[in-house]
Amino acid sequence: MAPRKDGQKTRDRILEAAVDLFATRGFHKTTVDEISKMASCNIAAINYHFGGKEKLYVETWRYIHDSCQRFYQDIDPAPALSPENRLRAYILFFLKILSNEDELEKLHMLHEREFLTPSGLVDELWKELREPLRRRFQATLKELMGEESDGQDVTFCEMMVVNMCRGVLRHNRRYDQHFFEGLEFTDAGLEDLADRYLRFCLPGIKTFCQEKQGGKGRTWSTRQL
Amino acid sequence: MAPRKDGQKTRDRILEAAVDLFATRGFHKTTVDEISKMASCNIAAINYHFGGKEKLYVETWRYIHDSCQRFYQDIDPAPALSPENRLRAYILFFLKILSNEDELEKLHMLHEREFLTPSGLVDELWKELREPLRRRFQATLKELMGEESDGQDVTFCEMMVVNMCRGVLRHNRRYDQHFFEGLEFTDAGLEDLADRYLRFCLPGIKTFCQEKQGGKGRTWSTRQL
DNA sequence: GAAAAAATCAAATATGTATTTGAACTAGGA
DNA sequence: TCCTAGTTCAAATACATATTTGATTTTTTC
Repeated sequence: MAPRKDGQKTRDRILEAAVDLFATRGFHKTTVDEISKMASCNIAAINYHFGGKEKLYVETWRYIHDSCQRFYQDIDPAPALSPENRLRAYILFFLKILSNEDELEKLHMLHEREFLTPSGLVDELWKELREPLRRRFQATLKELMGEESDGQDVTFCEMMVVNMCRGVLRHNRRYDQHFFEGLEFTDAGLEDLADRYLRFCLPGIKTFCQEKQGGKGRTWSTRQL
Repeated sequence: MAPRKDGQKTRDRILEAAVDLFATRGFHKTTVDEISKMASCNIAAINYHFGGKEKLYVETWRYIHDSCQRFYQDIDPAPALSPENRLRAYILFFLKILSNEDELEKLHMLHEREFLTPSGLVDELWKELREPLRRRFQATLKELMGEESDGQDVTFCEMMVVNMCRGVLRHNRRYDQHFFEGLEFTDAGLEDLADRYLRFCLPGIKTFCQEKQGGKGRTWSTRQL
């Protein structure tokens, strides 16, 4: 006898609710009761389908991971673009991830929480999702910085750009409102914001460029008074 | 009759333990039982001295706030320094905050958690601690960018620098290890790291400088293919 | 050194929340 | 139609953990 179909539906409703609540409240602050209410089902259904809160959490990650995959695959700026413009495309993508698209934002909220309170259950999943994009992004940076550029420098710049963008998530979710209260993101729009980001980070990246500058490529000597 | 003196000691031991555990595990994942064990006292002592877990949390903030105040006041680069070097001094301070000094790191761990899961109980405290430093940092940026520079641009650059530095906390606490695995911080030391940071962000800041560039100060036109 | 106040403690209680149970219901297949 | 496995449900249970209690110990002051 084939399995009934209605089970899958509540299973999905539970996952949707779980993504939402785990992302906004965190694992510990979310109760299975809340999840069941939001999914309009009985508490027992959660244990029936997933076998417990922790297992639901892992499934939640797998679920959002799968539904976000296409976004990560789609971003691939035309190779014809200059590396500067490809960098811009990546920045725009990061900004969109962190402030726009609903699913993606939740994925990254979950990820921020994992950073702060690692469960250790989802490391592989995250790496798997992120690694291909990372490789492509690094390749663009390398092109920008010259083929002989140091791997450490590339990773350093990668980290700088990613961390710059991560701040947007904070701001967008109003956690930084009292801190950066003078700044408005919404009006300018993400395209303009990406320009600002590019404008800010591109010159810095260029200072690590090996082909244009001899020696250590240092433009400002900063240690002496 | 004067109050006994031993009470203050256990009170302090409890606060020390609470700072540690709240910072590393978060509010919900920390149990009062753990705190009492770490402070070598009875659970009841916590309620006796603080009146509950939540109130202890607020007191914890007040406690670490007070003990960190001197660090925030001490950082004030000599006005004789060039603005570039004062910027560097601030960056170095941020990096130290986020990776070195024990108390400061914990303060910022608590703060990161507040961003992600705001309790709303400590906003004022945080602002009070941070605001004077922020003002001085912004003044330095403004000097670097020219007196007529736009306030939004200054805040934008402030945000970029602060977010760049925040990443160090992540890396230092091994949350980003799998992500930025090629990068080594320890060997170079924080002084060298500050140089790298300065090298990365200074050129970007300069592009927002109003006195040297007319119009919108845009160096790269990035929108067209 | 005795009384009073303060602080500590082990155990009991209260509470919130995850999980299990067993009965009731529902969708497919004979 | 009736059977069966899959699914849902309300209620019961189990468990972790915050808080209270009342007795006990320690410190301070006279």
